Amino acid sequence: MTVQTAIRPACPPPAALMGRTTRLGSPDQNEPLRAAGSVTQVSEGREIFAQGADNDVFYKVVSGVVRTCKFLNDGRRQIEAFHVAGDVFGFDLGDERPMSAEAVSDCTLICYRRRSVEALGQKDGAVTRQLLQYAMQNLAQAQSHALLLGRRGAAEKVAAFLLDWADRSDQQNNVRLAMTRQDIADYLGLTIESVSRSLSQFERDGVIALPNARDVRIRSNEALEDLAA
Amino acid sequence: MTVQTAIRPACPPPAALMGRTTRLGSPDQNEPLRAAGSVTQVSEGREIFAQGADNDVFYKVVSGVVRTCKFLNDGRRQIEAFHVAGDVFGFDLGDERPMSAEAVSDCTLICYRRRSVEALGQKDGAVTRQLLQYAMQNLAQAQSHALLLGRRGAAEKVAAFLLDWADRSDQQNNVRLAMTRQDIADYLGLTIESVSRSLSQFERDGVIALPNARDVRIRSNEALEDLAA
DNA sequence: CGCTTAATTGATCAGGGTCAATCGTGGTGG
DNA sequence: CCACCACGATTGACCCTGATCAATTAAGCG
Repeated sequence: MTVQTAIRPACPPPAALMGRTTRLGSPDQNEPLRAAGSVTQVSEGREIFAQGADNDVFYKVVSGVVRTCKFLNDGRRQIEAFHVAGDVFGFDLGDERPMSAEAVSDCTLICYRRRSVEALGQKDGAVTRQLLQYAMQNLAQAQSHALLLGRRGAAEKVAAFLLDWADRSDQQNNVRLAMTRQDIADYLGLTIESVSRSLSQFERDGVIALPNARDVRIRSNEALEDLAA
Repeated sequence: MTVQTAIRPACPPPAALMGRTTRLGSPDQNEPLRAAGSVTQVSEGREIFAQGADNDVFYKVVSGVVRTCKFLNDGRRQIEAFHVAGDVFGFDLGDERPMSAEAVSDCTLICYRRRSVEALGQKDGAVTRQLLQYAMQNLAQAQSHALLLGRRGAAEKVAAFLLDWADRSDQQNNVRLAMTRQDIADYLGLTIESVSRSLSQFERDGVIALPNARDVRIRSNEALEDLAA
């Protein structure tokens, strides 16, 4: 693992950043994993772990964006997911990493040793329930991703991607894209050219504005939702 | 998985997913959920639950094959997964079903009330760990499905599909397909015609034999793996 | 033995990929 | 300070894979 494990201070508590639903899990204040992790900084573009590597830790994002991806023999890349603050990633079955993870932007992460957490889970049921919660969030995300990849045209994919990202953004219609066109393409199963063309088309149609390559202003949420079909 | 494998003691979960570890889960013999479920029969083609319906139970497959799928407004269908003996499905977050489930063949299922199982999990940590295990198996499956959908050509998809099913089959190179071409197409994000053409091509190339539409004999596993890239 | 539905095969079309040229922007060093 | 460079993004021209449309064959089943 090529991560520069940095400081381990008294921990800036990542309390504010715990995901969405908490049906099966427990509320933030007694986040069951709180004690077990160590904080790590990873700078943009750095690999967090590699496909095939030893699968002994997992992570939670405090800030920044992480991509998890798989590679085929010939180098083709499929990005499985982008992970933002509150998401857990790298939590997989098996002894080997089924995919790799890289920092899309500078990131602050909390790193958990799998064995420690499992041991903890033996004593405290809330830990396991929390893990289950995370696993199921990832599952739901993976499933809607599959829907996106399977049966949608290029424009639909890009529109859906923008809407998805707008949801996660503070300002619902001023989306800042942390990732490159190549990342978007590899997430959507397209080429950079197709992504670019779709975006340009949306702009020509007045659905969005592109002040620069990394920022998207959504002019008509409605139109975008129609495009996402 | 042959369609009516009524007999199949201890229902071993699919090798591809269970493969290595059982680190978080517990072995079958002390299956923690055993007591909590009720047995159900569903005949071929019947709906098990519908997208949008109330999400209060989940299922485990004893025998037969189940498909879970999502529909878009315009009727396009994406099959998320096929579930065979040992798989758990319908175990999702939220109050509404994010997808529907139907019996691909006559099925025997065990039905679990979600609330009961959660209550059980409060007392018995092994139950939650088992659920986590199932969620993560589904996650792994969804992720490799996304890889398949995103960055592979038609022939690659079909080849990978066959190999996947050969894995789950008793006789590794006499695969009986429980599902129609339409099902395969909707799983792979293709049309029936493309699926059919790929299969015919494989047969012409001597990679497989097609004694009838539902049976595939794999002549060269190696060649098929090459095709799956 | 027809009737119905699934599957195969063929001909054509179009969406998105590929290849290539250009633009834009941000960083670096003269 | 700005000229230059490097890299990402955009745009255009063309091509190819897989979708679409249509006809035929095969397989169940009453």
